[in-house]
Amino acid sequence: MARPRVPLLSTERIADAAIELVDSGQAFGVNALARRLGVTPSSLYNHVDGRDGIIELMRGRLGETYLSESPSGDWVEVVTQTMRASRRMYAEHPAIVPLLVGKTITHPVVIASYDRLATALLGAGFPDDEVITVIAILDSFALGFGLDLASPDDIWKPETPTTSLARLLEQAAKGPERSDRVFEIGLEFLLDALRLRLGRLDLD
Amino acid sequence: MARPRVPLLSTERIADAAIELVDSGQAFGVNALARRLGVTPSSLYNHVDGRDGIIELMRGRLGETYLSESPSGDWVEVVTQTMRASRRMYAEHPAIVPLLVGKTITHPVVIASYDRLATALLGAGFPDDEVITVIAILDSFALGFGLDLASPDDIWKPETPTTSLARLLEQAAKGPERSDRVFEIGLEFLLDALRLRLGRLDLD
DNA sequence: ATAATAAACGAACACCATTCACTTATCGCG
DNA sequence: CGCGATAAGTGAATGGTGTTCGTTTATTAT
Repeated sequence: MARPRVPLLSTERIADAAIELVDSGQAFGVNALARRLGVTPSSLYNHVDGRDGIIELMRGRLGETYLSESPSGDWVEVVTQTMRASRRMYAEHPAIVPLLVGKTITHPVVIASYDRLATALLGAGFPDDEVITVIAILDSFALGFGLDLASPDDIWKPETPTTSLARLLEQAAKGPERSDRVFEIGLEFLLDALRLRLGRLDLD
Repeated sequence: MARPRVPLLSTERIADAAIELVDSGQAFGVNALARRLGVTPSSLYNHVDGRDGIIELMRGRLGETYLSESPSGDWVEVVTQTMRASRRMYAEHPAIVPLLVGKTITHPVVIASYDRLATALLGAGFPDDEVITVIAILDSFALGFGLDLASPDDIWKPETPTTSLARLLEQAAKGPERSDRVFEIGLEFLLDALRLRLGRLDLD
Protein backbone atom coordinates (compact mmCIF):
# COMPACT_ATOMS: atom_id res chain seq x y z
CA MET A 1 0.00 0.00 0.00
CA ALA A 2 1.21 3.48 -0.81
CA ARG A 3 -0.40 6.57 0.60
CA PRO A 4 -4.04 5.76 1.41
CA ARG A 5 -6.94 8.02 0.33
CA VAL A 6 -7.84 8.59 3.94
CA PRO A 7 -5.04 8.51 6.52
CA LEU A 8 -4.97 5.46 8.72
CA LEU A 9 -3.07 7.13 11.50
CA SER A 10 -3.06 10.29 13.56
CA THR A 11 -1.36 11.21 16.80
CA GLU A 12 -4.67 10.79 18.65
CA ARG A 13 -5.28 7.38 17.20
CA ILE A 14 -1.74 6.34 18.01
CA ALA A 15 -1.98 7.62 21.56
CA ASP A 16 -5.31 5.92 22.17
CA ALA A 17 -4.12 2.62 20.78
CA ALA A 18 -0.95 2.85 22.84
CA ILE A 19 -2.96 3.40 26.00
CA GLU A 20 -5.22 0.52 25.07
CA LEU A 21 -2.17 -1.62 24.52
CA VAL A 22 -0.62 -1.04 27.93
CA ASP A 23 -4.02 -1.24 29.61
CA SER A 24 -4.49 -4.66 28.05
CA GLY A 25 -1.57 -5.91 30.06
CA GLN A 26 0.75 -6.57 27.14
CA ALA A 27 4.19 -5.04 27.04
CA PHE A 28 4.47 -1.70 25.33
CA GLY A 29 6.43 -1.69 22.12
CA VAL A 30 6.43 -0.01 18.76
CA ASN A 31 5.88 -3.26 16.88
CA ALA A 32 3.04 -4.40 19.08
CA LEU A 33 1.42 -0.99 18.77
CA ALA A 34 1.71 -1.04 14.99
CA ARG A 35 0.19 -4.50 14.87
CA ARG A 36 -2.72 -3.31 16.97
CA LEU A 37 -3.22 -0.39 14.58
CA GLY A 38 -3.10 -2.68 11.56
CA VAL A 39 -0.09 -0.91 10.22
CA THR A 40 3.64 -1.36 9.69
CA PRO A 41 5.95 -0.17 12.48
CA SER A 42 7.71 2.19 10.13
CA SER A 43 4.44 3.94 9.34
CA LEU A 44 4.33 5.32 12.84
CA TYR A 45 7.45 7.31 12.20
CA ASN A 46 5.50 9.52 9.82
CA HIS A 47 3.49 10.83 12.76
CA VAL A 48 5.56 10.46 15.86
CA ASP A 49 9.14 10.67 16.79
CA GLY A 50 10.02 7.26 18.08
CA ARG A 51 9.16 5.26 21.15
CA ASP A 52 9.69 8.11 23.58
CA GLY A 53 7.56 10.38 21.47
CA ILE A 54 4.71 7.93 21.71
CA ILE A 55 5.06 7.77 25.47
CA GLU A 56 4.94 11.53 25.79
CA LEU A 57 1.85 11.41 23.57
CA MET A 58 0.22 9.01 25.97
CA ARG A 59 0.94 11.27 28.90
CA GLY A 60 -0.66 14.15 27.07
CA ARG A 61 -3.71 12.14 26.14
CA LEU A 62 -4.25 11.00 29.70
CA GLY A 63 -3.63 14.51 30.92
CA GLU A 64 -6.39 15.78 28.66
CA THR A 65 -8.78 13.25 30.12
CA TYR A 66 -7.92 13.58 33.79
CA LEU A 67 -6.09 16.84 34.39
CA SER A 68 -7.62 19.37 32.04
CA GLU A 69 -10.37 20.77 34.21
CA SER A 70 -9.26 23.47 36.60
CA PRO A 71 -9.94 22.77 40.28
CA SER A 72 -11.67 25.54 42.22
CA GLY A 73 -11.56 26.63 45.82
CA ASP A 74 -8.78 27.38 48.26
CA TRP A 75 -5.33 25.84 48.05
CA VAL A 76 -6.39 22.78 50.01
CA GLU A 77 -9.09 22.12 47.46
CA VAL A 78 -6.70 22.60 44.56
CA VAL A 79 -4.15 20.22 46.05
CA THR A 80 -6.77 17.67 47.00
CA GLN A 81 -8.53 17.70 43.65
CA THR A 82 -5.31 17.62 41.66
CA MET A 83 -3.96 14.75 43.69
CA ARG A 84 -7.20 12.82 43.40
CA ALA A 85 -7.27 13.36 39.67
CA SER A 86 -3.71 12.09 39.32
CA ARG A 87 -4.51 9.19 41.53
CA ARG A 88 -7.55 8.29 39.43
CA MET A 89 -5.49 8.54 36.27
CA TYR A 90 -2.84 6.19 37.59
CA ALA A 91 -5.38 3.88 39.15
CA GLU A 92 -7.19 3.42 35.87
CA HIS A 93 -4.02 3.10 33.80
CA PRO A 94 -1.43 1.74 36.19
CA ALA A 95 0.70 0.00 33.60
CA ILE A 96 1.66 3.29 32.05
CA VAL A 97 3.43 4.56 35.14
CA PRO A 98 6.72 2.73 34.68
CA LEU A 99 6.90 4.17 31.18
CA LEU A 100 6.46 7.74 32.37
CA VAL A 101 8.96 7.50 35.18
CA GLY A 102 12.04 9.60 34.75
CA LYS A 103 10.98 11.27 31.53
CA THR A 104 10.73 15.02 31.18
CA ILE A 105 7.20 16.43 31.16
CA THR A 106 6.49 18.80 28.31
CA HIS A 107 2.84 18.38 27.34
CA PRO A 108 1.00 21.70 27.89
CA VAL A 109 -2.05 20.21 29.57
CA VAL A 110 0.05 18.37 32.10
CA ILE A 111 2.31 21.36 32.64
CA ALA A 112 -0.80 23.48 33.21
CA SER A 113 -1.90 21.18 35.97
CA TYR A 114 1.37 21.61 37.83
CA ASP A 115 1.21 25.32 37.15
CA ARG A 116 -2.17 25.58 38.88
CA LEU A 117 -0.71 23.75 41.83
CA ALA A 118 2.19 26.20 41.94
CA THR A 119 -0.08 29.21 41.79
CA ALA A 120 -2.34 27.87 44.51
CA LEU A 121 0.59 27.19 46.83
CA LEU A 122 2.02 30.64 46.22
CA GLY A 123 -1.36 32.09 47.06
CA ALA A 124 -1.48 30.08 50.25
CA GLY A 125 1.65 31.78 51.44
CA PHE A 126 4.42 29.36 50.67
CA PRO A 127 7.60 31.21 49.76
CA ASP A 128 8.86 31.06 46.19
CA ASP A 129 11.76 28.76 46.86
CA GLU A 130 9.61 26.25 48.68
CA VAL A 131 6.82 25.77 46.16
CA ILE A 132 8.78 23.59 43.76
CA THR A 133 9.83 21.58 46.78
CA VAL A 134 6.27 21.00 47.86
CA ILE A 135 5.21 20.09 44.36
CA ALA A 136 8.07 17.65 44.05
CA ILE A 137 6.93 16.02 47.27
CA LEU A 138 3.32 15.83 46.16
CA ASP A 139 4.40 14.48 42.81
CA SER A 140 6.61 11.79 44.24
CA PHE A 141 3.73 10.78 46.46
CA ALA A 142 1.29 10.43 43.57
CA LEU A 143 3.85 8.62 41.47
CA GLY A 144 4.66 6.28 44.30
CA PHE A 145 1.05 5.26 44.48
CA GLY A 146 0.89 4.80 40.76
CA LEU A 147 3.85 2.46 40.99
CA ASP A 148 2.20 0.67 43.86
CA LEU A 149 -0.78 -0.04 41.65
CA ALA A 150 1.39 -0.94 38.69
CA SER A 151 3.38 -3.60 40.46
CA PRO A 152 1.64 -6.85 39.55
CA ASP A 153 2.29 -8.84 42.70
CA ASP A 154 3.51 -7.79 46.11
CA ILE A 155 6.14 -5.13 46.52
CA TRP A 156 7.77 -6.97 49.39
CA LYS A 157 8.18 -10.73 49.42
CA PRO A 158 10.12 -11.79 52.53
CA GLU A 159 11.82 -15.14 52.02
CA THR A 160 13.43 -15.01 55.42
CA PRO A 161 11.78 -14.69 58.87
CA THR A 162 10.80 -11.19 59.94
CA THR A 163 9.76 -9.64 63.21
CA SER A 164 6.65 -7.86 61.97
CA LEU A 165 6.66 -7.31 58.23
CA ALA A 166 5.55 -10.72 57.02
CA ARG A 167 2.61 -10.82 59.42
CA LEU A 168 1.51 -7.31 58.48
CA LEU A 169 1.76 -8.11 54.80
CA GLU A 170 -0.41 -11.18 55.22
CA GLN A 171 -3.22 -9.41 56.97
CA ALA A 172 -3.05 -6.37 54.71
CA ALA A 173 -6.01 -6.54 52.37
CA LYS A 174 -4.57 -6.29 48.88
CA GLY A 175 -7.62 -5.00 46.99
CA PRO A 176 -8.19 -1.63 45.32
CA GLU A 177 -10.18 -0.44 48.33
CA ARG A 178 -7.09 -0.84 50.52
CA SER A 179 -5.06 1.18 48.07
CA ASP A 180 -7.77 3.84 48.16
CA ARG A 181 -7.63 4.02 51.93
CA VAL A 182 -3.86 4.21 51.87
CA PHE A 183 -4.02 7.05 49.43
CA GLU A 184 -6.58 9.03 51.37
CA ILE A 185 -4.67 8.63 54.61
CA GLY A 186 -1.46 9.67 52.91
CA LEU A 187 -3.12 12.68 51.38
CA GLU A 188 -4.45 13.68 54.78
CA PHE A 189 -0.90 13.32 56.14
CA LEU A 190 0.45 15.62 53.50
CA LEU A 191 -2.24 18.24 53.95
CA ASP A 192 -1.70 18.23 57.70
CA ALA A 193 1.99 18.71 57.20
CA LEU A 194 1.45 21.55 54.74
CA ARG A 195 -0.95 23.34 57.10
CA LEU A 196 1.55 22.91 59.88
CA ARG A 197 4.30 24.35 57.78
CA LEU A 198 2.13 27.29 56.83
CA GLY A 199 1.35 27.96 60.46
CA ARG A 200 5.04 28.05 61.30
CA LEU A 201 5.75 30.42 58.47
CA ASP A 202 3.15 32.82 59.88
CA LEU A 203 4.96 32.93 63.18
CA ASP A 204 8.17 34.28 61.65
CA MET B 1 38.23 -20.35 26.59
CA ALA B 2 36.77 -23.27 28.45
CA ARG B 3 36.45 -23.40 32.21
CA PRO B 4 39.21 -21.26 33.73
CA ARG B 5 41.42 -22.49 36.59
CA VAL B 6 40.12 -19.68 38.78
CA PRO B 7 36.56 -18.45 38.19
CA LEU B 8 36.29 -15.08 36.48
CA LEU B 9 32.84 -14.35 37.81
CA SER B 10 30.88 -14.41 41.04
CA THR B 11 27.60 -12.85 42.05
CA GLU B 12 29.48 -10.19 44.03
CA ARG B 13 31.71 -9.31 41.13
CA ILE B 14 28.74 -9.18 38.80
CA ALA B 15 26.76 -6.96 41.17
CA ASP B 16 29.66 -4.59 41.71
CA ALA B 17 30.38 -4.28 38.02
CA ALA B 18 26.70 -3.71 37.30
CA ILE B 19 26.58 -0.90 39.85
CA GLU B 20 29.73 0.57 38.39
CA LEU B 21 28.17 0.37 34.96
CA VAL B 22 25.03 2.30 35.79
CA ASP B 23 26.99 4.75 37.93
CA SER B 24 29.18 5.48 34.94
CA GLY B 25 26.18 6.89 33.15
CA GLN B 26 25.96 4.23 30.48
CA ALA B 27 22.77 2.29 29.92
CA PHE B 28 22.41 -0.92 31.83
CA GLY B 29 22.44 -4.05 29.72
CA VAL B 30 23.63 -7.60 29.89
CA ASN B 31 25.96 -7.19 26.95
CA ALA B 32 27.52 -4.00 28.25
CA LEU B 33 27.98 -5.60 31.64
CA ALA B 34 29.65 -8.64 30.16
CA ARG B 35 31.98 -6.43 28.14
CA ARG B 36 32.93 -4.55 31.29
CA LEU B 37 33.67 -7.85 33.02
CA GLY B 38 35.76 -9.03 30.09
CA VAL B 39 33.46 -11.92 29.53
CA THR B 40 30.86 -13.22 27.11
CA PRO B 41 27.22 -12.37 27.87
CA SER B 42 26.29 -16.00 28.04
CA SER B 43 28.82 -16.61 30.78
CA LEU B 44 26.74 -14.52 33.14
CA TYR B 45 23.94 -17.05 32.95
CA ASN B 46 26.07 -19.52 34.85
CA HIS B 47 25.83 -17.29 37.91
CA VAL B 48 22.71 -15.24 37.63
CA ASP B 49 19.26 -15.67 36.31
CA GLY B 50 18.93 -13.09 33.60
CA ARG B 51 18.66 -9.35 33.51
CA ASP B 52 16.16 -9.10 36.34
CA GLY B 53 18.27 -11.35 38.49
CA ILE B 54 21.19 -9.01 38.08
CA ILE B 55 19.05 -6.05 39.06
CA GLU B 56 17.87 -7.78 42.23
CA LEU B 57 21.53 -8.54 42.92
CA MET B 58 22.35 -4.86 42.68
CA ARG B 59 19.60 -3.98 45.12
CA GLY B 60 20.97 -6.48 47.58
CA ARG B 61 24.51 -5.23 47.20
CA LEU B 62 23.49 -1.63 47.79
CA GLY B 63 21.31 -2.73 50.68
CA GLU B 64 24.31 -4.35 52.30
CA THR B 65 26.25 -1.14 52.00
CA TYR B 66 23.60 1.34 53.07
CA LEU B 67 20.83 -0.46 54.94
CA SER B 68 22.51 -3.20 56.92
CA GLU B 69 23.20 -1.38 60.17
CA SER B 70 20.28 -1.24 62.53
CA PRO B 71 19.19 2.26 63.58
CA SER B 72 18.78 2.86 67.31
CA GLY B 73 16.54 5.13 69.33
CA ASP B 74 12.83 5.82 69.34
CA TRP B 75 10.61 5.42 66.31
CA VAL B 76 11.38 8.92 65.05
CA GLU B 77 15.06 8.05 65.03
CA VAL B 78 14.44 4.78 63.25
CA VAL B 79 12.34 6.43 60.57
CA THR B 80 14.75 9.33 60.19
CA GLN B 81 17.85 7.18 59.97
CA THR B 82 16.29 4.68 57.62
CA MET B 83 15.03 7.40 55.34
CA ARG B 84 18.38 9.17 55.34
CA ALA B 85 20.16 5.94 54.56
CA SER B 86 17.84 5.25 51.62
CA ARG B 87 18.24 8.78 50.49
CA ARG B 88 22.03 8.52 50.58
CA MET B 89 21.90 5.27 48.70
CA TYR B 90 19.79 6.75 45.93
CA ALA B 91 21.75 9.98 45.90
CA GLU B 92 25.01 8.17 45.35
CA HIS B 93 23.58 5.73 42.80
CA PRO B 94 20.67 7.58 41.22
CA ALA B 95 20.77 5.80 37.89
CA ILE B 96 19.82 2.55 39.49
CA VAL B 97 16.43 3.79 40.65
CA PRO B 98 14.55 3.40 37.37
CA LEU B 99 15.76 -0.18 37.24
CA LEU B 100 14.46 -1.00 40.70
CA VAL B 101 11.09 0.59 40.20
CA GLY B 102 8.17 -1.78 40.15
CA LYS B 103 10.17 -4.90 40.94
CA THR B 104 9.42 -7.09 43.93
CA ILE B 105 11.85 -6.79 46.82
CA THR B 106 13.16 -10.10 48.08
CA HIS B 107 16.72 -9.55 49.28
CA PRO B 108 16.94 -10.32 53.02
CA VAL B 109 19.00 -7.26 53.95
CA VAL B 110 16.56 -4.91 52.28
CA ILE B 111 13.57 -6.75 53.71
CA ALA B 112 15.17 -6.48 57.15
CA SER B 113 15.35 -2.73 56.81
CA TYR B 114 11.63 -2.48 56.11
CA ASP B 115 10.99 -4.92 58.91
CA ARG B 116 12.77 -2.67 61.42
CA LEU B 117 10.64 0.19 60.21
CA ALA B 118 7.51 -1.88 60.74
CA THR B 119 8.52 -2.91 64.23
CA ALA B 120 9.36 0.65 65.21
CA LEU B 121 6.02 1.97 63.98
CA LEU B 122 4.15 -0.77 65.79
CA GLY B 123 6.02 0.15 68.93
CA ALA B 124 5.11 3.79 68.45
CA GLY B 125 1.46 2.91 68.65
CA PHE B 126 0.34 2.73 65.04
CA PRO B 127 -2.32 0.06 64.63
CA ASP B 128 -1.49 -3.06 62.68
CA ASP B 129 -3.50 -2.20 59.60
CA GLU B 130 -1.91 1.22 59.29
CA VAL B 131 1.74 0.30 59.47
CA ILE B 132 2.02 -1.04 55.96
CA THR B 133 0.26 2.09 54.81
CA VAL B 134 2.76 4.34 56.51
CA ILE B 135 5.67 2.35 55.16
CA ALA B 136 4.24 2.53 51.66
CA ILE B 137 4.02 6.29 52.01
CA LEU B 138 7.56 6.60 53.32
CA ASP B 139 8.78 4.34 50.58
CA SER B 140 7.07 6.21 47.79
CA PHE B 141 8.58 9.37 49.21
CA ALA B 142 12.13 8.00 49.19
CA LEU B 143 11.66 6.50 45.76
CA GLY B 144 10.27 9.73 44.43
CA PHE B 145 13.40 11.53 45.51
CA GLY B 146 15.54 8.87 43.98
CA LEU B 147 13.76 9.39 40.71
CA ASP B 148 14.17 13.11 41.07
CA LEU B 149 17.92 12.64 41.31
CA ALA B 150 17.95 10.12 38.49
CA SER B 151 16.27 12.33 35.94
CA PRO B 152 19.13 13.79 33.95
CA ASP B 153 17.63 17.14 33.03
CA ASP B 154 14.60 18.93 34.38
CA ILE B 155 11.47 17.03 35.29
CA TRP B 156 9.24 19.78 33.92
CA LYS B 157 10.03 21.66 30.75
CA PRO B 158 7.21 24.12 29.97
CA GLU B 159 7.09 24.99 26.30
CA THR B 160 4.03 27.13 26.72
CA PRO B 161 3.56 30.19 28.96
CA THR B 162 2.74 29.48 32.60
CA THR B 163 1.45 31.59 35.48
CA SER B 164 4.06 30.59 38.02
CA LEU B 165 5.78 27.34 37.19
CA ALA B 166 8.33 28.51 34.64
CA ARG B 167 9.53 31.35 36.87
CA LEU B 168 9.83 29.08 39.89
CA LEU B 169 11.74 26.50 37.89
CA GLU B 170 14.21 29.10 36.70
CA GLN B 171 15.06 30.39 40.13
CA ALA B 172 15.11 26.92 41.68
CA ALA B 173 18.73 26.05 42.31
CA LYS B 174 19.26 22.68 40.65
CA GLY B 175 22.27 21.45 42.61
CA PRO B 176 22.58 18.58 45.04
CA GLU B 177 22.29 20.95 47.98
CA ARG B 178 18.82 21.98 46.82
CA SER B 179 17.82 18.36 46.59
CA ASP B 180 19.15 17.85 50.10
CA ARG B 181 17.08 20.69 51.45
CA VAL B 182 14.01 19.41 49.65
CA PHE B 183 14.51 16.01 51.17
CA GLU B 184 14.99 17.30 54.70
CA ILE B 185 11.91 19.49 54.48
CA GLY B 186 9.87 16.63 53.10
CA LEU B 187 11.08 14.32 55.84
CA GLU B 188 10.14 16.92 58.44
CA PHE B 189 6.70 17.09 56.81
CA LEU B 190 6.23 13.39 57.08
CA LEU B 191 7.42 13.18 60.67
CA ASP B 192 5.08 16.01 61.64
CA ALA B 193 2.21 14.24 59.99
CA LEU B 194 3.03 10.97 61.70
CA ARG B 195 3.26 12.63 65.12
CA LEU B 196 -0.06 14.30 64.45
CA ARG B 197 -1.64 11.02 63.53
CA LEU B 198 -0.28 9.39 66.64
CA GLY B 199 -1.69 12.18 68.79
CA ARG B 200 -5.12 11.69 67.29
CA LEU B 201 -4.98 7.97 67.88
CA ASP B 202 -4.28 8.61 71.57
CA LEU B 203 -7.47 10.63 71.89
CA ASP B 204 -9.68 7.73 70.88
C1' DA C 1 39.97 -43.35 37.85
C1' DT C 2 36.00 -41.88 36.67
C1' DA C 3 31.61 -39.59 36.78
C1' DA C 4 29.27 -35.22 37.76
C1' DT C 5 29.29 -30.61 37.95
C1' DA C 6 30.79 -25.86 37.08
C1' DA C 7 32.22 -22.25 34.15
C1' DA C 8 33.71 -20.46 30.29
C1' DC C 9 32.82 -19.81 24.93
C1' DG C 10 30.63 -19.13 20.37
C1' DA C 11 26.75 -19.62 17.44
C1' DA C 12 22.09 -18.99 16.87
C1' DC C 13 17.47 -16.99 17.91
C1' DA C 14 13.75 -14.02 18.30
C1' DC C 15 12.69 -9.62 19.15
C1' DC C 16 13.17 -4.59 19.12
C1' DA C 17 13.49 0.28 17.59
C1' DT C 18 14.88 2.73 13.82
C1' DT C 19 16.21 4.11 9.01
C1' DC C 20 15.91 4.23 4.17
C1' DA C 21 14.49 3.87 -0.52
C1' DC C 22 10.26 3.59 -2.78
C1' DT C 23 5.38 4.14 -4.23
C1' DT C 24 1.42 6.79 -4.47
C1' DA C 25 -2.16 10.00 -2.94
C1' DT C 26 -3.27 14.69 -1.67
C1' DC C 27 -2.64 19.69 -1.29
C1' DG C 28 -1.20 24.34 -2.56
C1' DC C 29 0.14 27.51 -6.06
C1' DG C 30 1.02 29.72 -10.55
C1' DC D 1 -5.67 22.77 -14.78
C1' DG D 2 -1.27 21.05 -14.15
C1' DC D 3 2.63 20.27 -11.44
C1' DG D 4 5.84 20.14 -7.81
C1' DA D 5 6.06 19.43 -2.84
C1' DT D 6 4.65 17.02 0.79
C1' DA D 7 2.36 13.35 3.36
C1' DA D 8 1.59 8.64 4.40
C1' DG D 9 1.86 4.21 3.63
C1' DT D 10 5.12 -0.20 2.47
C1' DG D 11 8.99 -3.54 2.83
C1' DA D 12 13.71 -4.47 3.42
C1' DA D 13 17.73 -3.84 6.07
C1' DT D 14 20.46 -2.55 10.28
C1' DG D 15 22.35 -2.84 14.66
C1' DG D 16 21.15 -3.83 19.13
C1' DT D 17 18.99 -6.71 22.97
C1' DG D 18 18.28 -10.65 26.15
C1' DT D 19 18.42 -15.50 26.16
C1' DT D 20 19.28 -20.53 24.96
C1' DC D 21 21.95 -24.26 23.56
C1' DG D 22 25.71 -27.26 22.46
C1' DT D 23 30.61 -27.70 23.28
C1' DT D 24 34.92 -27.64 25.69
C1' DT D 25 37.50 -28.10 29.69
C1' DA D 26 38.69 -27.65 34.55
C1' DT D 27 37.42 -28.93 39.17
C1' DT D 28 35.26 -31.70 42.59
C1' DA D 29 33.26 -35.90 44.57
C1' DT D 30 32.84 -40.91 44.65
